[in-house]
Amino acid sequence: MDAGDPSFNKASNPYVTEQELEDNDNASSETGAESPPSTTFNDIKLSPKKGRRSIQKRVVSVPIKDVEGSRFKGESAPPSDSWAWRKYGQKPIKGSPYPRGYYRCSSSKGCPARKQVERSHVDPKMLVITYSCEHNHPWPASRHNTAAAKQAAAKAAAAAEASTATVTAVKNEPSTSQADMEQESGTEERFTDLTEDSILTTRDEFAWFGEMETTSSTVLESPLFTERDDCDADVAMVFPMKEEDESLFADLGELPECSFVFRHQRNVGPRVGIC
DNA sequence: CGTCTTTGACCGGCGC
DNA sequence: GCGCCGGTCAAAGACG
Repeated sequence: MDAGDPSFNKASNPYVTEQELEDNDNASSETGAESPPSTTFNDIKLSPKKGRRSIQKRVVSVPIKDVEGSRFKGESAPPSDSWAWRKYGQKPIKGSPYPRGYYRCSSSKGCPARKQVERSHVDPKMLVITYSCEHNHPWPASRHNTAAAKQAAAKAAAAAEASTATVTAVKNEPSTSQADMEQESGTEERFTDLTEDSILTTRDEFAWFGEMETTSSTVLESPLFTERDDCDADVAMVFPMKEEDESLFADLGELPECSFVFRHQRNVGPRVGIC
C-alpha cells in the first residue's frame, strides 16, 4: 500500500465504514450488535493541551465470544496484535455495564498510540476497540523486540497450552469471493478472511503504520510480516510456529474467533484483519 | 529488578 | 457557574 494505490483506502474498501466521530463507540457498538464486525476511521482533533493536533482514530468491533472462556472473562480483553500494550486505566462508562480499559503502546518509549477496549453495552458479545495515534507518527517496533513483549509472550505461551488448537482453528476459510479478490487485486492488495469480516486498511489514515518498515526492522523480522505468501492463503495457518510465534499467536487464540493481523508488505502498508 | 495491572484521584471539556 | 463525564496520572502491589 503506497501512494500508488489510491484505491485501497477507507473510502473504497467495502469493509470499512466511517461513522461520526462523536459516535465512535456507540456507533460501532450498535453496528456490532446487528452486523458483522465493523471498523471506522476517524481523524480527530484533540485539545491543544494534549499537544496532539491530529489524532487518527479507528474503531473496531469484534465478536467476543471466544474471550468468554479466557482469562479475560468478564472483562474487556485487550486484543492481541503485534505490539505491546500497557493498561494505564480503566473507567466505568456511563450507560454501559462494562468498564472501558485504556491501553498505551509500550512497544517503544514515547509511543503515542493508544487503544481503548470495552464491551459493547448493546451487545456484550461484541468487543469495541478504539485505536488512536498521532497522525503520521511512526509505529513502533513489534512487541517481539521488547521486554514487555517477551513477558507478554510468556503469558501467552502459558495460555496457549490450553488453546493451542484455537490458534490454528481461527476461522479463516478462504472464500470464493476472497479468492476472486486476490486474483483481481493482486496478492499483496488483499486480506484474507474477508467473509463477513471487517477489514482495516491503512493508507493515509494510518501512515504511521506504514512507517513501520522504515522504523523497525523487527517488524519485518516477524513472520507476521514476512510470510506474505502464506498470509495470502490463510491468515491463521500461514505462520510457521516457532515457540515465540506460538506465544504471540496464543494471544490470538483468546480473541473472538479471530486472527488479528497486522500485515506489512512491500510497498503495501500494514493492514489489520478483523474477523 | 523491571514491568505489569489495579485503582482512586485529578484534570479538562462539555452540556445545562 | 456548576456538575457530569471521559481520559489520564500516579502510587501501590503483583508477577516473572
